[in-house]
Amino acid sequence: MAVPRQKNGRVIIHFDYDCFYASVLEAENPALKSLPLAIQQKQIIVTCNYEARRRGLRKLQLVKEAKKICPDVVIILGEDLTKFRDASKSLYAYLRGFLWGSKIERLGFDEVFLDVTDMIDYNVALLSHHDLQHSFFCLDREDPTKGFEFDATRYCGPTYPPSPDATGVDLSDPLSRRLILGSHLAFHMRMRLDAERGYTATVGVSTNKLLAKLVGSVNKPNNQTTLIPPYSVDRDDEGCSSNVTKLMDSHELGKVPGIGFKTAQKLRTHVLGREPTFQPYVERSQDAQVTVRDVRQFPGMGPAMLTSILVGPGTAKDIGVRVWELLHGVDNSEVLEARTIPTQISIEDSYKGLPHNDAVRRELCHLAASLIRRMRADLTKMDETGSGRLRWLARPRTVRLSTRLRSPKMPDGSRNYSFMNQRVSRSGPAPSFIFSLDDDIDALATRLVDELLLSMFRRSFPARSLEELALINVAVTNMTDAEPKQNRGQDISKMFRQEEMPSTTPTSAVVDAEVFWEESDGEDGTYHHELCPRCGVSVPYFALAAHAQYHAAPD
DNA sequence: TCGGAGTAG
DNA sequence: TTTTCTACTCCGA
Repeated sequence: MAVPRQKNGRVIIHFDYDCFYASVLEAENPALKSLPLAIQQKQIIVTCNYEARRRGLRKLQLVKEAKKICPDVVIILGEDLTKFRDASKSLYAYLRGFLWGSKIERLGFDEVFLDVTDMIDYNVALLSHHDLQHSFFCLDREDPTKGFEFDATRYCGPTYPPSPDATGVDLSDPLSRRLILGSHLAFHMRMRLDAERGYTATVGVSTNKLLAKLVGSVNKPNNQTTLIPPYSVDRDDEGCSSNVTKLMDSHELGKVPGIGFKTAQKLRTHVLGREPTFQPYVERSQDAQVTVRDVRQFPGMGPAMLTSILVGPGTAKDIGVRVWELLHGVDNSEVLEARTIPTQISIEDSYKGLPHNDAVRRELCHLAASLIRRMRADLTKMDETGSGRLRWLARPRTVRLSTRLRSPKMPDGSRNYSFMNQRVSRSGPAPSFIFSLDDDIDALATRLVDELLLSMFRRSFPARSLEELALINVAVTNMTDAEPKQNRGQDISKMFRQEEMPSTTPTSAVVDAEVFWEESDGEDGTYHHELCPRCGVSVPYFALAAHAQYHAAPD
């Protein structure tokens, strides 16, 4: 029953740009702002602006239906992701400009995590305790005039749980003070992002990535939420005081970042004692709503039981401990520094079958050309010598091709879900000619198809009717430094991951009932425990509330 | 190194 | 109504 202690030493801000694709198009063409706007990929509306949502449109809706619901919707094709990728990088650079360090991480195109701990620490030290209401947040250590005024006696923006007034804020609590500053910094950045770049965002403020992300979505769009203390369970408290527990417990299992569909289904099955009727994308499918609380409080639940439920071929070794941590809102993962070079680049397209081999070859050429274009865009830069020529920053060692079959039709005409995600891939060494910067892209693509991709396709799609082909993906992976010079971004992030290991390695086997409360402060992966007076079990401090409720619950 | 599985937006 | 176009991590062989 052991989980690493929740560390509350950091302040993490999570940014989630509101309906990102739509905002990119609106920034490009402001006339779209007042219209219902939807972005289409194939037959699907992948996202839409809030005007469209007001009129009943949803994400991931069929284009047909969307037009029926809102006939005057403006639909823009969004299959080419270039402008979204560029906008995402530009906003990332903008937000990075606020930071003193470089602990800022992108998640997909529209989310960013920031570790602002050093800015907060600096400004907490600057606080004048005689006049907290007229405080100054310094944004630049070099220039003390750069910053903004704020009221350090209250949170900026909504909190979770909502606080009716500011009188309840404990200003002597260090965590409260840091989060108050965090909330003001988040607000300042949101306002500047809107004013200077025209993007609104939904923002969360807490002490780790998981919590910041989860709490942010409490108030959206164009707003922010701070998860306020208490974070840990007071030992003398009968138990219901942790706002972390309260936040986690209120969520359906699958809503927890890190718990995906497969994991959630296995847990639902265990908790319900039967196959769940849970269907994704069917809101409130009444009986199969299993919450974090349901799992956490299930008799005997702990890392060991989670491991036994979740293990299978290919599952991570520490899955039980990891999920147990997630259920308690514990997440010690670092905000990673930006990678300068992606670990892989892939291009794919989906099909409803292809008519003949020539069509396959044509599609492969098209994909290969896009891939080489992306390689040139993302893996090269201008030579500093002023020759005006491009040079490779990194070269992939491997080329991979994946295919997916159409899922078989069920008798009722629907498709079998469990079949869906199956991809088959073949990979091999990347031929060096793809790095030629002088040759025409289409010529290189054709050569790549004829010398490599077609044979890979045949091996990954053996003796199959082309009617069943649903998808082709072509990727390059295994990036190596092209120059003897070092590749900083990648190396540093690798070092980070290794340094993190010790804090995540303790497993249920390593940490047992011997570890008690007086032994350690939990800085090095050991945990506070209490002996339960009722049953004598050693309970980690953060689980005291849950444990008390376990005893209180009727059998 | 390869191929698969799971998670993320 | 699991559909789009990706990108990352982890595992076993």
